[in-house]
Parts: sequence; structure tokens; C-alpha cells
Amino acid sequence: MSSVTPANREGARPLRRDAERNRGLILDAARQVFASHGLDAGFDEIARVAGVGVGTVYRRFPERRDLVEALFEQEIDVVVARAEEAAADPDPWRGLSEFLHWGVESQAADRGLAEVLAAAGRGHERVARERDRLRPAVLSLVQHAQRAGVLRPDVGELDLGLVVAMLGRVGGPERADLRHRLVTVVLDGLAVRRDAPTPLAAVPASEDDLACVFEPSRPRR
Amino acid sequence: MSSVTPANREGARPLRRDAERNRGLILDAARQVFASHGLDAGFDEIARVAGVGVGTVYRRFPERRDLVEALFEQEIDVVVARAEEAAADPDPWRGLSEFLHWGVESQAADRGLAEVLAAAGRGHERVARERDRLRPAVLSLVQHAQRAGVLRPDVGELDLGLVVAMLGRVGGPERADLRHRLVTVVLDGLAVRRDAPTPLAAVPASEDDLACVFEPSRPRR
DNA sequence: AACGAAGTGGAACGGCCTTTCCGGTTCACC
DNA sequence: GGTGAACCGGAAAGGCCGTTCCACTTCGTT
Repeated sequence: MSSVTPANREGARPLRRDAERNRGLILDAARQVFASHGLDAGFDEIARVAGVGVGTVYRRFPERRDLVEALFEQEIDVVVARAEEAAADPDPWRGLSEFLHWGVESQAADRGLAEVLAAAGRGHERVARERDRLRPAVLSLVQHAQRAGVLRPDVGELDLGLVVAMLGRVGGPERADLRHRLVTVVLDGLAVRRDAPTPLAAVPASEDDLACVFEPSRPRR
Repeated sequence: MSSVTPANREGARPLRRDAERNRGLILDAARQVFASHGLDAGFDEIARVAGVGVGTVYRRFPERRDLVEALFEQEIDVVVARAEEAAADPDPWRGLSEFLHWGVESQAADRGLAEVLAAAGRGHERVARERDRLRPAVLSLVQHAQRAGVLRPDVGELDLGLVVAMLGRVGGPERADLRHRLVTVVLDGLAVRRDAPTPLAAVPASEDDLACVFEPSRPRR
């Protein structure tokens, strides 16, 4: 079980060195492009960023799904780790609220990640399986906080996921100020009881107000 | 200033009767199609539903914007009325929470409305002007609740709009159960103080869990 | 260094959606 | 009822984007 067997996994022969390098370039490009344009980004944009031809992208990842899954597999680890870390915090409420803030910001910064986490399922069984690795971690986070009596007992780990997804879609990448306010309000709503609201930071004089706080980079129609 | 002047407004002559009727049919169709497919819906779909040719839609509304604006002008009135009604409620908290629930559901039921309210601005100056009619009404709602000491004093009317928009995007039209839970949590977060959480209705055994709770009717990719 | 297999780029193809255009029809007015 | 202007439908043109394909290049091997 070593050395030069030509098949490394499932009978597939290893990629030639240049192909392997291109695969990496494509994944890096896709991460970047998906993050800013979402999962619908064109393959030619990815190819352009990667510095390869479109054909190369299609040969390596014949379906969009293949690319999404390969990327997601890398990214989900970070999220799981973060959730476990939060669950291990000696102060369960701090763990919870830090995870919430972090989760919201990472989804806001990466449209692709947000879309995979929210729309996963439907056909992407591999993605669904990966995503489910997140569930026990979040569940543990929720239970710790509930046992400590700080988190309302009638919310579940799915509610928490929903809340993160929801908040992560507020504003563009640059409107962390808006999201931060709303996260604070939601956390106040998740608490078992409190005597006064957690103070909100002021919104720095936004001229355009409510306009364009969702889907800020849509093509004009 | 009466009778037969050929120009009724801004020098435009009145439409022929059949044209006027078609205009109405198109608006009705557009309302319906925008509600389910969002503002990106194709003009031919609208034409099909209206029972007219595509050409007719284009002649009456040369730009998509014209159609959106004409529709929005009709719909915003309802929202404004509802906000004023809520502000006039003798129980300010009840007014606020009923408005929140209603606003969230109406946006969830009408993707087009949600998109106009959120993305308005950019170029649609007519839409922006209409939308601003909503502001004083919501402001009054907020102030009543704050003067009564039930709504936290550090949120503004823009926060409220943001919250409605955000919650309205959770789940498909059929997942009012999920939205209802989250609205309750957010309301608990908006309250000045409370001793115990408002109880949440249980989520009716959702098998698919978190999957597909956002953008539930996207084209498969 | 020479050969064959694997890999590459990007032009070309095809489907989809938006927009235009025009022969025929309907309406309003005389 | 006749006339002309306004209006209509839907076919066709045009543009955009995802996908395929193949002549050429690169790599690994002998």
C-alpha cells in the first residue's frame, strides 16, 4: 500500500503535474469569484481569474456542482472548528454571541458560502453530508447555553443556523455596521431574560439609508 | 380645464379604450408574475399571463423600470395605510408587532415588492420618492412605541424597515412557520425589557431542515 | 530526443431571453 | 359607414452566456 500505484483513489489515475497545478489555480479563482459574485458566476470569469481557458475548467469540473463541492469541503472545516471552539467557551453566552457575529460576517463576506449553506440539499448530497457535520457542533453550542440558563430553551440548532443565514444577507460586504446592530437585537431576543437592551452602536450617517441594503451588486435591469 | 383637451397629463393624449384595457391586464399580470418570479421575470411571461403579445407590453412600458414603478405606486399605498393604522393602535406594542408580522408576510408573499423596497434607489428616483412616503408612517409607529416605553430607544425607523426586509426573505412563501418564530425572537429583542421569552410555536416536523430555506425557487444549476 | 498520451485554449455552436419591426386589425371620429 | 391613426400580435433579429470540440502544446516515458 505505498509508492507508485498509478491509481490513488477509486481507480482514477493521478493528474499530470501541470493539470494538478491548474486544478489548484481554478479552485483558488473559484473561491474568490464565488465569494463576490455568488454561485451563479460564469465559468469564463473563473477561467479568466485562474489564467486558464474555459475548456480547462470544464474538463476538470464538468458540472458546476463538482466545483462547488470541492470548495465547500475545504471551507466547512473552518466553520465547524469555530462552532466547536465557541461551544467550549467557559462563558456559554459569550461563545454563542461571538459565533453569531463571526458566522454572520463570514457569510456576508462570502456569498458563495452563504448560498451553499442555505440552499444546500437538493441534489447536492455530498454538500448536504458535509453541512451536517456542522449540526452537532452547533447543537452542543446551543445546549451549553441553554443548560447555563442564558439561552431561551425553545430554540434549536436549526433556528440558530437560520438566524445566521438571515443576518448574513443584510447589507453588502461593507455594511458590517448594520449587521452588527441587528445581531445585537437578535441576541437580545435569544436571551432568556434581560432588564435592559444591549446598547447599539450608532449607524455612521448612511445617506442612502435603506436603499440597496440587499443584493447590492445585482446587474441593473 | 375640462372635457376634450387631448392631453390629460404632461401633453400625453389619453389611451384608446382597448389600449387602456390592455394596460390594466398587463399590470395585473405583472403584479402576479413579479410576485412569484421576482423583478427579473421575462416580459414574455408577463405577456402570456396578460393574454397579449410581447410587443404590446413593450409599447406600453418600454423599460422594465416603467412597469415596476407603475406597480409599486399602487402597492405602496397599502403598506403606508397599514403602517399608519398600526401607529394609531392604542396599544403601541401590539401595533408594532402586528405590523412586523404583516410586513414580513407580505414581503414573503411578493418577491417583487420585497425587491423594490430593498433595492430601490439606484436610478429609480420615482420609486425612491414613493418609498419615502413610508418613512413618516413607520417613524410615527416607532416613536409611539418608544414614548410608551416598550420599544428600545436606540432603534430607528430604518432599523425597522431593515428587520422587515430581512425576515421577509426567510423561507419560501409556504414557510410562514419559520418566519413567525424568528419575528417573535426579534420582537423580544426589540422590547425594552422582559422577564421571560415569548413562547415560540413549534416548527412542524420539517424533514428537509435548514435546506432550501432561502431562495427556494431558484433555477437549478 | 522522440513518441504518444494527457492536457490546453479559445473559437464556434446553440439555446435562451430581450427587443424590434411590420402587416394586419381595431377604434374613434367625421 | 368610411377613413386614418393608433394599436396589436408574434415572428424574426440581435445579444448574451453556457458548453463543446479539436488543432496544437506540454509532459512523462523509453
